Amino acid sequence: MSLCPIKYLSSTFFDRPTEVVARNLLGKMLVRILFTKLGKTERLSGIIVETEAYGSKNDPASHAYRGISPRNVSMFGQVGRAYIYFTYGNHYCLNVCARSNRLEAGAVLIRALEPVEGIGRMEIFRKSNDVFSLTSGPGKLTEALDITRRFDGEDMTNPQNILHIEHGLDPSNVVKTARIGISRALNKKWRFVIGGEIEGRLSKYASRRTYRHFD
DNA sequence: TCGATGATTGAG
DNA sequence: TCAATCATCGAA
Repeated sequence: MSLCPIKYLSSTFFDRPTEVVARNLLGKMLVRILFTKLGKTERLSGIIVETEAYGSKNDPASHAYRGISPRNVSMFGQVGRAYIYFTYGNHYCLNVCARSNRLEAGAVLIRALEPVEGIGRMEIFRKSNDVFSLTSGPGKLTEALDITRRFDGEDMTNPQNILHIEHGLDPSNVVKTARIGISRALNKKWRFVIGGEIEGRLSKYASRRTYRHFD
């Protein structure tokens, strides 16, 4: 008889400074449970290879900078829960609420995954067979895993839930840079990416457009 | 109510 | 490099 390993992340994992959580989320597994027509379940999953931290009043680039609103309530709620928003009229972005108890809001944007389970299903959702473009961006991975705002507020620490995070392997090599796609607070190095096989490179599954952005 | 903006993406 | 596309938010 073997002991069942603890797969989920406890909420204390997310109860730390947002940038620390962002760094430590690398290597973890994002899991989406899909229910098929025949009543069966299917797992879509991937290793988190790229994240960004967003704060509140301390961070002009954050959605929470100007306080609470209907869109960003999840950034002010319980840590470990999903904050999902719609942007550019096309895409959903997935975050996990995370902050030390000194801040009033915070979240970690999940920017890219290395696909693991359910790749065939992701290819259908994405209408693409290129494994390197399936989940290599925040808007791509939500499309690949069929994640929309209907999961906003989901408790991602509960492994029973449709959307949750499980333990994985800790990366040996992590690159830290400024965040992508923002115009303010460019001084903060709050983007974290798993390094590639070649020294000085990023994971092949990191967001493409930003492949060369690092210091 | 109105206009500007955006934590993006795919095509050219 | 650029347009698509629309929810959100602050200003009027």
